[in-house]
Amino acid sequence: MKHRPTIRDVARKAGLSLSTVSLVINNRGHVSPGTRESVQKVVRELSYHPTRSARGLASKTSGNIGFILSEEHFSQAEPFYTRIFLGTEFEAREHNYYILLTTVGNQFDPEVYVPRFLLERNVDGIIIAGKVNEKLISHIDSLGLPIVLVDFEIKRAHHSAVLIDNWRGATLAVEHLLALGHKKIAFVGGDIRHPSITDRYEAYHNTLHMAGVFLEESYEVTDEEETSVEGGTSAAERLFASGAKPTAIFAANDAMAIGCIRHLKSRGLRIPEDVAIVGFDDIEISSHIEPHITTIRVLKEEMGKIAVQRVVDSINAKTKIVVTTHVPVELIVRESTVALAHVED
Amino acid sequence: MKHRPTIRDVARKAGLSLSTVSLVINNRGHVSPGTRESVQKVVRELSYHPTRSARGLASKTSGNIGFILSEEHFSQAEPFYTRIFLGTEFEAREHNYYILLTTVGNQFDPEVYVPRFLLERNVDGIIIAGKVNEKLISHIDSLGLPIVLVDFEIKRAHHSAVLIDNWRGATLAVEHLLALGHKKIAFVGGDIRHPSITDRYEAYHNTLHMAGVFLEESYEVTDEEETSVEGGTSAAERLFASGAKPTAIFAANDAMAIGCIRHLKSRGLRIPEDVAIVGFDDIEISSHIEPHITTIRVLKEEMGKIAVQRVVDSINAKTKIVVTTHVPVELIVRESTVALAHVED
DNA sequence: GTGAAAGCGCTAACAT
DNA sequence: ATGTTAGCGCTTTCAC
Repeated sequence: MKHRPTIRDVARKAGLSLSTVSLVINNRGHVSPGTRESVQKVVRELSYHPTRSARGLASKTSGNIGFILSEEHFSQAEPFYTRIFLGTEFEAREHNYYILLTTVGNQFDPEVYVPRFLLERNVDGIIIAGKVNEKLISHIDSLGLPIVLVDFEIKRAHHSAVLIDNWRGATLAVEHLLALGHKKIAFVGGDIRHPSITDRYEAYHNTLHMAGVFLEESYEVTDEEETSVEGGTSAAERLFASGAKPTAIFAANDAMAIGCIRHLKSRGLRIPEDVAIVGFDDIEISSHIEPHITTIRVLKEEMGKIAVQRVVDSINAKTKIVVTTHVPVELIVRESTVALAHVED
Repeated sequence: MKHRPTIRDVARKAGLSLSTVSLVINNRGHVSPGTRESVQKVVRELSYHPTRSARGLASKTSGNIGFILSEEHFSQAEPFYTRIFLGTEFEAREHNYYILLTTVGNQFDPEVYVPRFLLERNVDGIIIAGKVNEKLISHIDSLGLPIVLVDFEIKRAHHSAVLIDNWRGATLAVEHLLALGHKKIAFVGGDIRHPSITDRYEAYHNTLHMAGVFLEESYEVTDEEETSVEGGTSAAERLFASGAKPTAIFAANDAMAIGCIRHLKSRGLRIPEDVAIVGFDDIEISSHIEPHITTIRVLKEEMGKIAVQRVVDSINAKTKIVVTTHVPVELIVRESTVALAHVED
């Protein structure tokens, strides 16, 4: 293991100064083509590569992007945010960044705990996926780091965000059910403070009203703790216990849809004949479960990619512009929905 | 955004030298308890935190662990290796490391492409998941970096490895089928050069022989290109085309098992009544698909965790010890296997 | 047990 | 367009 060449070695061998070599390597400044060439030649000959730490120390950049996820989302290894994360990994490489992942609890107190990469000045920008404590966001903001939110937004503060077109997705879902003749369409949701869930719920409501359908409150379950499979099971149970007789259910996400299916099956109800179900997210399992779930496809990897592009843009930009991107959604019709057999109004 | 305190500020305020402060921070050397205390007090008061780049430059460490995955595994976002990766992320945080992910193609030529974190001296150790080009491994080895292989091993070279107990897993699977009365147990696999697949195949073979069951070659499909769902479909097709009449199939992994199920269904065969199926890996979908698949559970997150522990041990160790860990497996009986109805020998 | 001094390898003004 | 000069903030001998 002999000594790795340093920029010094390159400069010496090329008969130039350190700064000129640095300029060439970083593709900056006005260097004459000839000089550039000869530096590149020496770089190749010595197979020189700059050391990240040294660059970092001198330039106060790390070459890393921090990815922050709530503990719950991570420990559940939830397929939704995992996909977004993998999307960022993919795109980061294109921009010569690495992603540093960390999780945070619901509480945030800078006195108690701050993500290590923030303390160590080890990231140049931050991507936050899903709902996190707003104090954390403003803390990062005060550090002067570019922030991009994914599947989350804050009304008051202005931050770049990559969002799902939840309104359109939910509208598509409900219109699909309406078109199949359903009227008694229940909504099943939870974690209603999450902007995505709120939007889905409101669009559901709005679409029904626009179609002249007005249902009792018992057709809406919005207060589940978690938008998980268990939450879905529990919500479906309460739905029927409340006396509602839906012919279709729009679930806030696929996990809850799966929970609903589980409960309905246990009740002896057939899907979609007795109750049709539409989910949201199009997580992988949805196309494997029985019946395959009709859902709204969300381009999760794509969201991660866009987030990286935004944060890289912000890092390179001098002025901080806020960009909000709504990623399109698509209705995927599978087996869990079918036309209403007989109108039973 | 005022100036962040440096180690200099701490030293000054504590009335000590830089080196003493450094020793305290790194919990090294013989520092008197009193001195230690007072440094820690000042550190707290200034809320000082060392900068990663500066440490890196001075100490030639990065605080990162590289995770290398083959492109195929990553782009398929294969749930198996993704889980292992998430396991490493989890454990890395415990040890104050970050994981840097990269993918590599099947070919490796150091002249053409070397993972960037290697060139930039941006990792202190490497975890390699799944099969990769051996030249890459020896290249990393020549860099003097600790290596831990996960779900892969090289007979010749000695490297620490975290392996699945494939032999035991496959034995459990086949014994389960034998116990249910099956004798015509087919094997469906691919990518047979992968040590894990080889082991599973050999254990299958061995278990049958030990039980006095000898089948024609047509009961074995080992030459599929990929151990994917598609590979499974294709393998099942060829299995039946070859004239084999299995009452049970042991698939090299769950993905292939799913492919088999798909093909058998399309043939009008019922599972498990007509053909029983056992998979391997216990990926998430396996418990959602119809029928829920009987499989061998592999602790994927656990494998990632152990890999991080090993690599961290290696980083801290002066002498390089090679440790091979076989992670235990477990038979998970679900719906895809059932006792053979009538013996049809 | 503590301090002084010398870098680690690079970038970034500022000159020229 | 290229060179000179300072560091960036930390660790690490080596004295004392």
